Amino acid sequence: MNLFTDIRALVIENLTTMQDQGSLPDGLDFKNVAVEPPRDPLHGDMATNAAMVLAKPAKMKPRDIADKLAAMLADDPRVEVAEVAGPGFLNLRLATNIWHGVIGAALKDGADFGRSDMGAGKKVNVEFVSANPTGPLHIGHARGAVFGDALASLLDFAGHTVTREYYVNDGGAQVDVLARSAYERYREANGLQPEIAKGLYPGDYLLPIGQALKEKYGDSLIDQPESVWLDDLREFSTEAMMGMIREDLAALGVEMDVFYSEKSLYGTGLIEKALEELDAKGLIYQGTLPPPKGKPDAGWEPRLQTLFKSTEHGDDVDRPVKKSSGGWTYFAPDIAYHYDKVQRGFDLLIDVFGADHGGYVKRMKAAVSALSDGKVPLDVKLCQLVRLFKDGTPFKMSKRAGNFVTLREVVDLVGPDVARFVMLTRKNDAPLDFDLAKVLEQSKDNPVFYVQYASARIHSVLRKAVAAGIDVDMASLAKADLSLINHESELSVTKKLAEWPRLVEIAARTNEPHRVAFYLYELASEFHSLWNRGNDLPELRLLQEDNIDVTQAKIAHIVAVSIVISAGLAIVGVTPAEEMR
RNA sequence: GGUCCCAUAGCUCAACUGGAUAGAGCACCUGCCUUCUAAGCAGGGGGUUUCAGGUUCGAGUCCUGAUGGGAUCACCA
Repeated sequence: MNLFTDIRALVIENLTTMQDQGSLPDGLDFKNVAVEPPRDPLHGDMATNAAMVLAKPAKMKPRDIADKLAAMLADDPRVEVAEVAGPGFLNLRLATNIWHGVIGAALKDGADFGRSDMGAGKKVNVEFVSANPTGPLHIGHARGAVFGDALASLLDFAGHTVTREYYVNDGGAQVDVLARSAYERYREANGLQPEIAKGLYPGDYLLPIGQALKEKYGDSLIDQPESVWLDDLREFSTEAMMGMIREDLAALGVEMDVFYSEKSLYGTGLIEKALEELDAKGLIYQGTLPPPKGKPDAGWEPRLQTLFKSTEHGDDVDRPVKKSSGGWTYFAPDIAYHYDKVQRGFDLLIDVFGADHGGYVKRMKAAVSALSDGKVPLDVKLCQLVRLFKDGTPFKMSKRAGNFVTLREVVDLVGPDVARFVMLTRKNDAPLDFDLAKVLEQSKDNPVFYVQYASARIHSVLRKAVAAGIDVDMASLAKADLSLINHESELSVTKKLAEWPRLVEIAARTNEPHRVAFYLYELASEFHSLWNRGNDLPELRLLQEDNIDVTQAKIAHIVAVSIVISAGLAIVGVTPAEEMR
């Protein structure tokens, strides 16, 4: 149930009736009619802009439309008061039993409360992380991982069919470099001095690989030319790296549905096929690119290349798909990969990139647009970088990777729940400061704690209630007399609960899972506020030992809160706390 | 120089894809523990939403330009 869409439907219904009665002209577009919670609670529970939006096309005064509409809305039993305010807003105050219905719905639907069919089962592919298989994941990847995973969960909750996918860049030059780096560690394992030349990967995470290679090959590869061992070592170390990456992701609680190998695109004709597809649309040609504008042209020389006319689909310049040496550029298999996604029948593609790949967005969108004839949208979400701190000072060193902090280190330090929640305390396109000390702090400036504390308090009450012999099982709570929930402070919490289904849809429509984390903070705040009002007003305390009925109603109420917190945390990927330690 | 992202309270950030008097937290003041966890709550001060124009009933939000910060910039992935 989504109260806001229900009431919006009511508004539209009445507008249509007005048209039938001739008090509103026909042929109006109601698409911009919105029903929203007003910023200021004094304005009521909901507000609609219908009169203002329609005034101009209807050639009427907003006031006239609003007055009429208000009178009609007030006839509905759900609406207690409808009044015109400001320039033509229509403020609605809903009957109290509407809110009781929200509590009832939450209890009945449980974890599914707020689930939406907005997505109508559309197939969505969320590609995220997609880090090169040349080393462990770092903290920046962690953000992309959490963002992508939470977005996938969110879209699922909003009625989409979601595939979580990781594109493995195992086909380019960087995996050769990995193989060479591993070879040096292999030599080292055999008692030789490794020569980590410039350009090789220096991180000591390759030490175990060297050891494993020794166990596999003994000393048979020592002093052999690269041509002998390169293929084998590339295969071996890429697999080892992917194993490590999977473990890193698992530590964060991220599970991919598909690992899609770049290498698997070669030799299958898929790249050729994708480019033929573009060629058939007249988007492939031999040509030379103009020199970069304004940039000092140090070694610029014109080159004849195979180009994709990405400018036809919104890019700034056309992009090479083939090197002059004849091999594919990185872009070519990526085109094929996205072509494959389109072929697999996805209705929507989402790519989660680090902000340093921002320059890649336009050409990727151009490719998808061209390959799907504009039918499959690609939304690219960029995650800004993460800056690590400890007690306010920058935190840098890593034992294993040399110059970056690994995802694993952070997860080991703060735990997956904290790591995940913190990653969503900023919009994806805002930089994120991650303070390893502050995120573990148990105080209200730490949103992770604050939300968990609300959950823990609810469970604490449940334990006390059980100890007092009160039935708190769902069957008993379902029978509770919710009309006993009528204090302003209580209804304030309930109204926040009523926003949950709406928030899910907004967050899913904008592909912004951080909204869930912010909502949870607000809900927790409402709950803490109610809790503390019990200090002044004993009748607001949740356990009323002399009145079982009231107590059960109040417990039913906060269990509804707990249900929404759990549902929200499930999207974020965090386990709700039952007690704080 | 081109492109993309960003600019909101002293600080860190929200703001419902255009709504009413722009909201939280930190910090600063003032209150609240014989109480289901005070790890919290209530209240107060604090703003020309970087600047200049434009679009309209209405702009932090959309458009143009400027300024400042970040990312990126031909056969690297």
